[in-house]
Amino acid sequence: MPELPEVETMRRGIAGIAGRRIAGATFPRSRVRPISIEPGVATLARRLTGRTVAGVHRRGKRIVIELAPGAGDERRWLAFEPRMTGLMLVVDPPTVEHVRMVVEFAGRGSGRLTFWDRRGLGTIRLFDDAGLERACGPHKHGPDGLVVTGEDLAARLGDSRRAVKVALLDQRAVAGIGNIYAAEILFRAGIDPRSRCRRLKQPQWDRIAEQARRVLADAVRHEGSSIGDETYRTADNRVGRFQKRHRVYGREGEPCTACGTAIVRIVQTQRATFFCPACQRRP
DNA sequence: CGTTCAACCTGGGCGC
DNA sequence: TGCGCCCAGGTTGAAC
Repeated sequence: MPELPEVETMRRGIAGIAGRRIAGATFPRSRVRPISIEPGVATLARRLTGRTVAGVHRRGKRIVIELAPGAGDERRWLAFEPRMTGLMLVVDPPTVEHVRMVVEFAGRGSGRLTFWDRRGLGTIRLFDDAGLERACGPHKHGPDGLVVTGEDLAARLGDSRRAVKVALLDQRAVAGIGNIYAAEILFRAGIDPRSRCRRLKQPQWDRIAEQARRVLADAVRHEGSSIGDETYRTADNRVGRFQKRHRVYGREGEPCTACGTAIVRIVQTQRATFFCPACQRRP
């Protein structure tokens, strides 16, 4: 579920762990499902214990916790990738089931951080500097969606034969956009999701980038999109509000808020795409 | 190379 | 009620 706005909201919600020392880590339901944890749980717990959190970052759709250098040991990065159903929580999780990892903090007002993941597709990995770059450096991630420019998009996608909606999901082109926001961005840019990238000109890339920055920032301001039960929640387990502002996503058959035409749902590379056939045009 | 597709999972909703 | 099927915010690697 979580795309850039949801992950950024989670990041802000757990940012208070900066400066805390890790007392220990447990993995209550990690082995039930093939959630990817690297290195193994025993090694990970050992390497985390005693470390201090130096910062809480986001790379695309990942939360990356920076761990200060230990005694004779280098800086490390603990990366959580929520994929479809992962949540980072500072309060009690929705169920005790599906709790993949709990990080306990030492000292007064200690608290804990819980990674809860119903479907178990998420990943938890500990990196050194080089490992982090390999996993989510510039080779894997394009510019962040909050700051992407039309020049960035044209340079990365201008020659592609792919449909523009499919291309916006490519994290190497732009980091952080997923299925909801790709649809919402293209609606606001007035561009048909089926348009081939190579047919788009600079003004269109500029419009897409401008709406990407705006929509994603708006969604962060509204703490992301929560659709249905046991889905995305903030770190203190509240629902987001941006779903109320969706113009096309999940609105098949409902009237376009701009022109009244029924919103259409199609499938592109196995994933649903929603758009207004009247407001969104091919170049 | 670009692109598609199945796979990884749980669980809600729907038709029969 | 129960069963089978479809669907879901993501990513990966194998197969065209």
